[in-house]
Amino acid sequence: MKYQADTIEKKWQQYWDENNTFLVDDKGKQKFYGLVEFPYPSGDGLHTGHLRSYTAMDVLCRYQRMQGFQTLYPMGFDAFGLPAENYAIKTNTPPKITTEKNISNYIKQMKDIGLSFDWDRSFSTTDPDYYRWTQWIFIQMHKQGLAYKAKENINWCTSCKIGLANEEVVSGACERCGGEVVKQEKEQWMLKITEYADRLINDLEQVDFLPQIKKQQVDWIGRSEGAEVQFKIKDSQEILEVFTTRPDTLFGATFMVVAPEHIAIHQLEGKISNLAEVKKYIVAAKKKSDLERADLNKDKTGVELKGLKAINPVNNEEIPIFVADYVMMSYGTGAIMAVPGHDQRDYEFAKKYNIEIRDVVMPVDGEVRDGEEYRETISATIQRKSDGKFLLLKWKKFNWLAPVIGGIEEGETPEQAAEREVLEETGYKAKAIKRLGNKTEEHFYAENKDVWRYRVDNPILLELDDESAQDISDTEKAKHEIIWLSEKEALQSVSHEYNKIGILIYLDKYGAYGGEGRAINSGEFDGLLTAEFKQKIIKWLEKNKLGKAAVNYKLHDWIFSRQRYWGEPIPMVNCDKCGWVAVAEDDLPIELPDIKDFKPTDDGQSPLAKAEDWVKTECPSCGGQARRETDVMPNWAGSNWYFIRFCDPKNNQELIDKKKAEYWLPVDWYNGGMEHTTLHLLYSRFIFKFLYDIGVIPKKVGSEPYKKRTAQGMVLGEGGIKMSKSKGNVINPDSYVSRYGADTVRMYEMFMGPFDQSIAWDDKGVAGIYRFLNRAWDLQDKLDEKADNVDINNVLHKSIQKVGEDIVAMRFNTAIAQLMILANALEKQDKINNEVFEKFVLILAPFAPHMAEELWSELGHKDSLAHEKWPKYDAKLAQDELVTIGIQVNGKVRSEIELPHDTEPSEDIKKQILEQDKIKKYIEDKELIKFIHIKNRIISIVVK
RNA sequence: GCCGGCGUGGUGGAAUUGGUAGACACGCAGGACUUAAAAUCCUGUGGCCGUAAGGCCGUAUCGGUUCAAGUCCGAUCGCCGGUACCA
Repeated sequence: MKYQADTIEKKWQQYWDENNTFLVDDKGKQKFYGLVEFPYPSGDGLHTGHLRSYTAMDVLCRYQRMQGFQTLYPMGFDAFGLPAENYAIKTNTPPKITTEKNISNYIKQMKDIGLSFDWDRSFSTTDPDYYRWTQWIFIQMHKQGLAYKAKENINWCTSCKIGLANEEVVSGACERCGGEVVKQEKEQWMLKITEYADRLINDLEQVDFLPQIKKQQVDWIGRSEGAEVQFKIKDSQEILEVFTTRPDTLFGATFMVVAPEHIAIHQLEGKISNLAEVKKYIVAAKKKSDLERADLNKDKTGVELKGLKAINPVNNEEIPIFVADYVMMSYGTGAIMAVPGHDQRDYEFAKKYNIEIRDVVMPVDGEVRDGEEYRETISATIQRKSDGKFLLLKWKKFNWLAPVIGGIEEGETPEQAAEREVLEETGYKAKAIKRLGNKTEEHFYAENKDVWRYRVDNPILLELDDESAQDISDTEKAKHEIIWLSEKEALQSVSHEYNKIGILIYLDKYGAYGGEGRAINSGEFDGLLTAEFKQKIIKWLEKNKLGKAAVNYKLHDWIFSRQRYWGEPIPMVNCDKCGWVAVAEDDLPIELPDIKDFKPTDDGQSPLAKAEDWVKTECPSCGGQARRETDVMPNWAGSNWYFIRFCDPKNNQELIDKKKAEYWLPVDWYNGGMEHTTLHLLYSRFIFKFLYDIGVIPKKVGSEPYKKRTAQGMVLGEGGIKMSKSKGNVINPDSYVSRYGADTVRMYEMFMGPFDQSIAWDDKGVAGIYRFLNRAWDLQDKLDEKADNVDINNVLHKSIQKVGEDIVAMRFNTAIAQLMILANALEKQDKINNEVFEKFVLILAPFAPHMAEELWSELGHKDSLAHEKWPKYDAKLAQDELVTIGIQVNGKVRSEIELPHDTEPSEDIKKQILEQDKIKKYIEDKELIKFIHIKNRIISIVVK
């Protein structure tokens, strides 16, 4: 019988629906909660990327069910958002209608592909029964002081009259209309995520996320430790406070810089003598978008605030103050102490504006240790004029390449020492020109002298008197040879970074030294190493009330207001008497009113502002006249806690029942796109921790929502190009499902390549999987109760093992390869025993569930196989009895030998191998040096 | 610029984590079936030399460590992703 994908698949999808095959309760002993990101139901329908993620988790969940786990695999819709709203503005179709239509299409598509969701738990974030609790969470945050209103700068499109997200601003213009975008202050609701910053970093230890995902979380939070330091303004009461991670470089602060938005400029206006110039600069800077300002390639610009001086608190020096847009108001205090000697940005700025660059940290390489031999040295940088090459010594015995380095003898200046050493070691007469930077310190093992050395080096620039060398002593000749290398060669091949410093300074490529080291030019602190210095200076600052230890985060509080319609109304009311008051919890949900005009107002308020009847309300506190908040919540609001609600989706008493929370949470495995591993993950972890703190999430569950997080690679269009409508290369999964069936599409998406890598769609590959499934189907023609398939025991048991192991490691491609190997082996059998075939069907089931169900029922079973036990494998049978291992002679494979598995090395085997003709040929007349036999792996013979 | 990841046949990719490189699949070539084509089945398939046995080369490039390197180390080149002056 030919395989009829369409009818068979429809039949089983209907069966699963009617028999509630995948509905779960919280009764089983062991649970597994598998989660994928619920989609925004767009008009385009599901795409191949959704399918890759959903199918992978479906395979996992189907496998877990067969392991006996009570397996929850839920699905819902994140349906608030811009596309439906923009569509509404264009066509006047209420977003509710568009959304409902799209959702039903999504559900149909998901059912068509055979995903084993518990549909009884499904909801949309736009359901009032759901967003009632989203609003409830907001009120709880407000109660705890974690939701507050503040003025914030937003991107304002002057033509659309609408606030834009950073992503919607393209080189200073509105992405949609090309209109001018300016910064505008607006009152916004904010959530205090910064209060959770440290926990959001530290608790990552408890979870199993991919390392790059953890790193993204940590980087986004951007914690840095340092100090806040106060700089007085000369002849003024004003103070400029800065944040620095390098308080140990305070002595090198030779100027200050403030951001263009810094209020100090305003406050000190009267004292600025070039105010017109300064204001002009500020206006120009404000016009630039953040992206432009962040463009690293551009030159640093700035203007000095003439007439103002700041006082460096450590040495009371007067230093100039600049305004420059390389300092951001949004980080730290919006003002910096500039240390051009040890910060690359400050260095570039100082070079451009001729400000003093003062080194206060001597580079230290290696670690101080006991018993080191101290020596002060010179290192010589010499460039030949004729071809621009650098003079270097290649040490014969030690495989070093370094400039001429030598000790300074008594009574000698470093310059004299340099001239002498160059002459002695190379025969060239050279004149010392200048020192290249300050001294450097190195701690290293001097191989040539067999001692640990503590060296303080003076890089010195010399010039050759003429380019011909005199003869040098034989002892010097024996030690090293002189070579001349181009700049590139030299920087590439000189051993140790610190030996390159002289050349780099000479070429002006060294810049600012930002590393660790020893304090110099730092008054009483001279000689301290960086770490120690930081400790001491912070205490000194605290004692003198000039500063204190401080921690800064890149992470900001979360702006939670959007001037839109299609989002959760923020449940707050503004009363003239009482100010902002939260809506009574019993009044939730505050439903989004039906409106007719979805455009924002002229002054940039949410379209809701026009719904006067809805806006006017009573103050929950005093009962007086009040007005509702007309801004709505951002898209993130509904998606950051949805996985909690899946555990108890219909509860109208509380957000979640404690017992259900304890049973299902945390999520065991969360898979999704890499694009959501930063913000969505961070926000939902934050909300979960908050709910944990207020007792909604039981203590037993812990404060991390997801035990494990993985991410799939993108599905690219054919030829490896990103799919996009404009390129017309979007793959529509529906057409493949109708052509080949869901099982083929599912399996192809799992087979196409490693799950975490981006991979291009290939039509031919789809056809290949289709062929495989048809061959698997045809195997049932060979069924015979009496068949004896002992000769495939090995591959059968190996397959049961490997497929299971590969599924839980998300190595779906190799799991499928193994299924193919097994199918190929079965095909070669004359007859196939029913029990053997059952095992094949069971391990095929997670990937191709429809076909597997049909084969299963053909085998005489009445029930679905969804809850059948995963077959057991016999570890002994899964092991090959005989192992063929290669025999190498001097690293080349010359022969092989078949040995029983786990054969230990023995004299017998050795003898046997040395007698092999193929081997004899290579070892005759030679001395046997080594004979290596690694059990089950290799035999390696070395002869001379 | 910085931070990650990757580079293997004509193609997608395997490789027990240092142990016979190229599993599995696609494509291609030859053959069978067919009046023919499609579908299906069988055989072959990294390159070079050779009728063959066999040999040499081969995992981006160069170098190193090792009995043994796709795998480890160093440098270079290339691609992909993330990030953006974070003080």
